[in-house]
Amino acid sequence: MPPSTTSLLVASAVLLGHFLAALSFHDVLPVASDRLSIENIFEEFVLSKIQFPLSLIIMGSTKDSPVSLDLSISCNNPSKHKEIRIDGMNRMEEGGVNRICQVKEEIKRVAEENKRLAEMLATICERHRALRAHFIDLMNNSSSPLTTKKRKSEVIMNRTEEGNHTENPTSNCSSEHVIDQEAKPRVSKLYIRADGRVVRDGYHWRKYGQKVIRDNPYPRAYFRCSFAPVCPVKKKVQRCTEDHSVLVLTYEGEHNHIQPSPADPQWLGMKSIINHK
DNA sequence: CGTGTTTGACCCGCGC
DNA sequence: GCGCGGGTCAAACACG
Repeated sequence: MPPSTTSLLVASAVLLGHFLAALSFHDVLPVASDRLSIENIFEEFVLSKIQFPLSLIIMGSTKDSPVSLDLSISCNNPSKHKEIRIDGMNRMEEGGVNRICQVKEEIKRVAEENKRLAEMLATICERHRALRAHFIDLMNNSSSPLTTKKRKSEVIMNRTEEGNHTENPTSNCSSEHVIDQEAKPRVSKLYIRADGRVVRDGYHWRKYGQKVIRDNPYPRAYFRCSFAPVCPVKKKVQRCTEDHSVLVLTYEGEHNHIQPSPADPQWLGMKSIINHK
């Protein structure tokens, strides 16, 4: 295989790898709908990443190959302009027909893999969108009995704030609505099979307490989002009494900031929302 | 030395 | 009113 072809394959593989990594880093997958399709996103990504003295031309994709890379290289220096097109007939003098066939097969294989990955991405996007819609729907229809057990001091504080907010008589309804929402932070409960592994959910937590709970040999740990007090989210972690390999995570509230780091890849596959109040 | 964890004490709601 | 149990605080401690 000619060195230039090898480098092309490596370059395309590296670019695809960076693209997938960038998608997972940003957690929220771009949705291939309306204006942007997967190949558009990939094209933009590739064009934004190319900085080395190669021009990598992405030809128009077809329906059969959503992310097809027809690669041609040209040097930036016009005086040494030399175009190497990956086309079997132009390379006959440099290698045998078999090698060219091998290269074409390799390119075909990579293109098929690209196509397969693009389809996977589209599927993931679709499932992400459906899950997100379902999640929002559950959150909107839920109420929280846990939050009825509020500390007196917090209730007093809320009432004090309410008093402060009533300075504007026209804003009474809205302020009460906000307070009512604050008094009922959204609570979600997740069961996760951890098997001793540390599974990151993408947020930074600070432990502020641990308590042995009745009828459970395993202590319950209390965490606050490290962005507190700006972020009000709390998390309780406890092992299941029946199966100690299963962690019961109780999230209270909603993050009001971006996810600081990506969640573990297995996080989405392992977690299952069993209750959302 | 800054940051995160541990852990006993304390607070508060609820049932009796 | 009292005791119990869950939740939180904060000083002490550990660690890089």
